[in-house]
Amino acid sequence: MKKNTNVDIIDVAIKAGVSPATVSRSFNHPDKVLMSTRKRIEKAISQTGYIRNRAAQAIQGKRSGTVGLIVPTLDNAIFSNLIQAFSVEMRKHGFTMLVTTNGYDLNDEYILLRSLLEHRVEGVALIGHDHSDETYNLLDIRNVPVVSMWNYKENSKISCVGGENKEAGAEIAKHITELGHTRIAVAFPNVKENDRARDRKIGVIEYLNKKGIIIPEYWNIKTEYSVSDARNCAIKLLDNYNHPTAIIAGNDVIARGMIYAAQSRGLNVPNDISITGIGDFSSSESSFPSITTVRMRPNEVGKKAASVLLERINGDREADPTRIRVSVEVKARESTKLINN
Amino acid sequence: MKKNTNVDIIDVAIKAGVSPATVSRSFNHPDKVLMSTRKRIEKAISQTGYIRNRAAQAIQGKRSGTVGLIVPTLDNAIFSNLIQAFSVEMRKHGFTMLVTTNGYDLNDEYILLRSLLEHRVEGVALIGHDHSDETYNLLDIRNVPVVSMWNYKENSKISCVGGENKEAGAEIAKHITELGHTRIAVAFPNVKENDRARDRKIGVIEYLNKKGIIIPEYWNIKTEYSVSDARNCAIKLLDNYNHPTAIIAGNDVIARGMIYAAQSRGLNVPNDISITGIGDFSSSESSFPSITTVRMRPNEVGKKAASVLLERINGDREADPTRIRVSVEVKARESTKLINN
DNA sequence: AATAGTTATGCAAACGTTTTCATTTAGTAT
DNA sequence: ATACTAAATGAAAACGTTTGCATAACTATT
Repeated sequence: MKKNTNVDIIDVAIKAGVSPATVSRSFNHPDKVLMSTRKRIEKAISQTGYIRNRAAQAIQGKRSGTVGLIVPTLDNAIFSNLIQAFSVEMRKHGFTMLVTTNGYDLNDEYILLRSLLEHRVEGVALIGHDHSDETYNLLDIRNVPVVSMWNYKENSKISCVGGENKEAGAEIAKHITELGHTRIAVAFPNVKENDRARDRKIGVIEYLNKKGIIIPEYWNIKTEYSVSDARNCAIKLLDNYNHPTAIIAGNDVIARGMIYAAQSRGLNVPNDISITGIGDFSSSESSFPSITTVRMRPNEVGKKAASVLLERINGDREADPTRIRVSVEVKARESTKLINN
Repeated sequence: MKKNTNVDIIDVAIKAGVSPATVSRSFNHPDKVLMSTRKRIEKAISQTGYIRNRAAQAIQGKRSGTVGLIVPTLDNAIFSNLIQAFSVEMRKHGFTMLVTTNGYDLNDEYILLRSLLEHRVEGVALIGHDHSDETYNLLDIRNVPVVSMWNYKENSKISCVGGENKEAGAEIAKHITELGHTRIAVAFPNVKENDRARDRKIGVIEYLNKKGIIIPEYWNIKTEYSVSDARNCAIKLLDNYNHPTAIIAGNDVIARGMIYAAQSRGLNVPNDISITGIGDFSSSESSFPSITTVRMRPNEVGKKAASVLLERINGDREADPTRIRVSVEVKARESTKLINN
């Protein structure tokens, strides 16, 4: 077959017996084209196999039909619910997503943002509020519609949708102390360039301090966002004869790995040790034991972030940032219980 | 600040004291521009804040700097390793990825493909070989560089990189029977429009039949690709007094859910029941018990698929499909053991 | 010193749309 | 029938690049 791809709007116009302008209008302002004409055009389109050229549309400077998304990684469960929800919602409104990953590196993020702008995305979604000055500056100068997902911040420079991660940390710490635990370890990733983790950790630590609980340095675990690394870290912790009665993990993936570690050492979770996550990822409810965690409502965040971005794409870009706070809520499940003494 | 975004290649050219053609060349054929001129141009670029317009480049019909990816879902672990590896590799070569999800719906996939082509992606990556005739047809007519990931097929219409899923199924069935199991349940998702699952299941069933083992209908479980649904299905199965000694699950996510179900019913995996997955997702090795599964090497597949696609983008599109078979291999871990009698 | 190559750059014509403005056609009120 | 309005369409000028061809400035060759 191998027909050439060169059919353009003019060919369609000729075939339909109208001008190119009318074909264009039938895509972009169908209400301005007579129904009968539209039908003829559609027929011509399918006869010729025409596929419109968005690049030629984008060059007009108005619409490209794309939005950009920059996330730290696609490689684990952290963002998958969120991205899926965001993506579905954007697509409903005719946008295609340019997705890039920065590996938690903010310089890289700036490069990625530039490349998204080269493609003239109509808007950009980012994770959290830790971004380089260059990034913020570029967004500002070019007046890019933008939304930050996953962390609410009262005085954020840009629009955001998310839960308050500090509150999430405090809430889960509250839950654990209310269960009577005082010998508590915390397990977080590197919080540099990661405001979500940082805020959570601060929330936890501050709350515990307020209650007179100080985390000794050897119970302050640093781990990657991966089941395997979390498990290894927890093994080290548990093999110490003097282990805590509870571990507060920075997210559900870490909690999961630590539960596996406990189980592999013959400990019962929660009877021997309570372990909590943050985030409430989709499998946390169904695992065994199910994980006590903090709901961050990734689906809701993704969907609402899409709406916020769409508003800013379609409307008043000059408006003050829109900030939507999604409530966080401890989900007490099987992985925690009252301390036994 | 709010400077306007209107700086174009001509402004840069003027500032650098050269023609627009030279600026363009300094991007696309830097070797054709004198080093000193290039320096001046770079200076002009950073002074003006110019960001090149890929849409205007794409309109020339040559390069858009994008590739499209269509996956069933982003929502769980199945494809995350794969996509991450693919994405990193494409980016190394200067491509940005347009990502879309079809929710395992092949009609939807066709629509998505059209929209990717509207954006004039230079190549497309798909999952597996189940695609509608329309999809195959469109790829053919427009001569789109394309690669299919995740399932090797000897006579595939399009280039592919992946393991043989049927072999994977047979291998894991072999492993289970060699451990002495005969009372075996299988748990697979809907295999319609999903050749990976279908091939795996066929591999399992055929192997078992060859060994004289027939799966009764009530041990032929249909489940979604989710931990929670798998768990529910397994609970139903196990609550039946007459339960199997082994479950072969369609992938690691399903296996995971089923292990949780067993554990929640007080069964020990593998002492009371063996459970296997397929895929070897990143957390399967670290979970407790670690999952006996079949390595499908998602990172390798993603990376190689990117290479194949790049070749086809840069070179001879007319060549026969390139097919790369990635070896599959049973990873025996803690979730299976010899049957005890 | 004249000629043929090379290399760096400029000129100007595409690329495939969208949109403003003008024109035609149809419809309505007088 | 006439004038006026509204709706549908067309003509043509953008939009911001890339690239083939032409030119100019050097280098090397004889």
